Amino acid sequence: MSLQEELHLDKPLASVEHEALLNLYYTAAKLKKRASEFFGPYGLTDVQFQMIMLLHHQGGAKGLSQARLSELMQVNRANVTGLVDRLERDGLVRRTAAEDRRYNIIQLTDKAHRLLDKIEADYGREVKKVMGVLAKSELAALIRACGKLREQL
Amino acid sequence: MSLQEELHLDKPLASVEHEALLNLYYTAAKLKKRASEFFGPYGLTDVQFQMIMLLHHQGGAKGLSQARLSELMQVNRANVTGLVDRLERDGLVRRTAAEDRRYNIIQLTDKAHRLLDKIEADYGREVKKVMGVLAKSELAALIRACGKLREQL
DNA sequence: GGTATATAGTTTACATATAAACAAACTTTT
DNA sequence: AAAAGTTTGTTTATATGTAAACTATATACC
Repeated sequence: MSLQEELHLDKPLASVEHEALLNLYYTAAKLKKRASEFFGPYGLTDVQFQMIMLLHHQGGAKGLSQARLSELMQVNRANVTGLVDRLERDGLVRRTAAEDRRYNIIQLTDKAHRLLDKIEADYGREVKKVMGVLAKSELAALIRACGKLREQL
Repeated sequence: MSLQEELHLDKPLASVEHEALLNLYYTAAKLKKRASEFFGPYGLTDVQFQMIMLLHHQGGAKGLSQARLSELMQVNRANVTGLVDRLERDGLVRRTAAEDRRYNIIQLTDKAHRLLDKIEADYGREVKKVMGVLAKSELAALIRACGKLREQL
């Protein structure tokens, strides 16, 4: 369904370009809400899960610095401080000082590993269920288009 | 460029479906940041501009209720309260009581109309510049794909 | 060695987002 | 008409996001 129908807009959108932009926005927002519903029962937010995933798959046993997390999540350093604060409060990550004492090393706790084991397979199925309405060729086209857009931003 | 390269990920992503999902997220986030930079010099946030646009094009002279704005922006009613508060503080919208006294009628002020006149053409050009890296067929495919995704969420 | 510069993380102030509980006003049911 | 239910907007608590100013530490350069 078009956004115009979905939102019951009086007027059509100004251009195909604008329509595509708004489609990206609204769809990403709706996916994010679905993710919130999915992670809620596990006591996590979607962003917290993202950080845990990154620490597991990109950090391994060594962990990641907050600066690297900031880069991986494409968010402000200040934001990472708060995100790590809350995960630490909930006993899911540990902050330790690195040799270079400007850095914090962030590592997952056993509790986080156990939680991830419980969620990850289910998450993979959920992603395939949601994104599976698109054919492989459509998924590839979507990835290509998003890549092109990001490249010139 | 692929997300894996862009973020210098150690490992490839778990599935094409996951890759497509993350592409949507990261691209929408990056577009939002570009929008912030664009609107900053006008003293607006991207969300404030979106609300003003909706009030102008969908509300006309009559204005819109907060409930309708909530539906149009696909955000919580509580969030609309704050958004309208800040626009009202900045003299860009007016709250008036409707006949049905549960409703607030939100209308643009002259100041908002003047501001919109200054921004809108420039905004249209910016959107075409950014989204213009995609061919019309790619834009259409993107819109179709996003529509399909939203339909089953 | 000492100064300048860069980098990492934190703090503050603010905007945007949600859920849940609430009050006020309307509608439906009986 | 009274009770029950629905809708609208607000408040509160909390999470996530930014920019700017700050501290601490490390590196580069003279």
